[in-house]
Amino acid sequence: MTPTELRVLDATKSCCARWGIAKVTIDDIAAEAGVSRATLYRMFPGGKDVLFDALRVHELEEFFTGLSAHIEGTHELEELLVRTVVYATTELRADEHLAVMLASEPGDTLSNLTVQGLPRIIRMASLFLSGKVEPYLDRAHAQRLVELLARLVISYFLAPSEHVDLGDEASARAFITTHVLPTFAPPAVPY
Amino acid sequence: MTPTELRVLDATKSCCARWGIAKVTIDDIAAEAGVSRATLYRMFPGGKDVLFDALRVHELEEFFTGLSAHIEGTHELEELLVRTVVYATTELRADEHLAVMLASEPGDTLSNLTVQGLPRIIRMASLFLSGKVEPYLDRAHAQRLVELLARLVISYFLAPSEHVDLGDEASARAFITTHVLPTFAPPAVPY
DNA sequence: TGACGGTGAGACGAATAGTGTCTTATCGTC
DNA sequence: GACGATAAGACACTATTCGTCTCACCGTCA
Repeated sequence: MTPTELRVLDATKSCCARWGIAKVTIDDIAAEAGVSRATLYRMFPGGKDVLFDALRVHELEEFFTGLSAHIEGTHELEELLVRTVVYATTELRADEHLAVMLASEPGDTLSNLTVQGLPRIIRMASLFLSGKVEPYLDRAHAQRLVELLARLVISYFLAPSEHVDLGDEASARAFITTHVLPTFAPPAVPY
Repeated sequence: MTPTELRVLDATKSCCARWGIAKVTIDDIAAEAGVSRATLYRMFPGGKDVLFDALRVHELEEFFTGLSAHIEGTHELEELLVRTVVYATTELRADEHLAVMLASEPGDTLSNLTVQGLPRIIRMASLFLSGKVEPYLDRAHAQRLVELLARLVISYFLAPSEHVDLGDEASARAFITTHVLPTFAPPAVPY
């Protein structure tokens, strides 16, 4: 990821926030990034689609990198899961860009969080988190658990519940110990 | 001003706020207003330019109507001027639409407040306010005073001063009694 | 020095979107 | 039933955007 590529992705993000996906043009982004159109096409051959895809991947990577750092040094499965969902929920709620997009283009944005985008999100979550969970569960269960958490976090973010607030540590802990951990029958200690 | 015309102007305003003047299309506005393109062209023949012009005129009218109501029943020139500049400054600062436009398209927006638009603003101010000032000054002086106030309010709005805050009554009063009223040598009582 | 990769500027044709005008059909009102 | 106002959308025209291309420029490194 060269500095120029980063500038382009940043420009893409802020142009989207200002005008919405439907109204941005490649020229807008190139101008915002202070880069020529030729350079942009050279970096992201395929135009808007590829560019937006790259942006989504990049944001997911950033997100999970932050998450990884945040759960560093956790030595208990419950604690790991609680921190994960609280962090993820908090970050989602604090993401201004996401909020703007949800407000101005709910269709596309929701699609990227559900039908279209969820598989990718789960893949990325698996990639970043399965390793953290595997000290406590075998690989197959670890991946299922990570997938389940990803689905739950997104669902509760998109449609908050009266009963559960995954942004709140106590609530998240209660939810996880009641509805998540038991079904994965974790051994009492890491193996 | 029919209800449909009002809907169209409202739609124009909110589309502008969302996408900026450069990105809105006639179709966007028609869709937002729930009106067909044909209707829109019938009401505002000339397209975008005419439409935006009509919007500006309409907003100015609303503004000065509010201002007129706000200074109703004032029986002293100083009081009249103070209320006027404070109200005008407050409204300008509170105008979200204006703030968005200033942020996203400073060029066009500034032009509408200065080189392009100021003459119109002064004309409207004259139309609405000269009558209010004429009990205290002859017509020629009344118009000059209104023009001066309009210029000052806009200037201090666009580029706030450390020394004067026309949104603050005390500061506005001090400014007016010191720098405005004396040069118009008003008679002590209405004539 | 000269080759080289990365870049900006901008030309180009094709595709797409937006404009402004029209016609037609459908309303509700008188 | 005539009327005015409107929605829907066809139409030709224009402007914008796209994706690709070439060319000149600028550092870097051999």
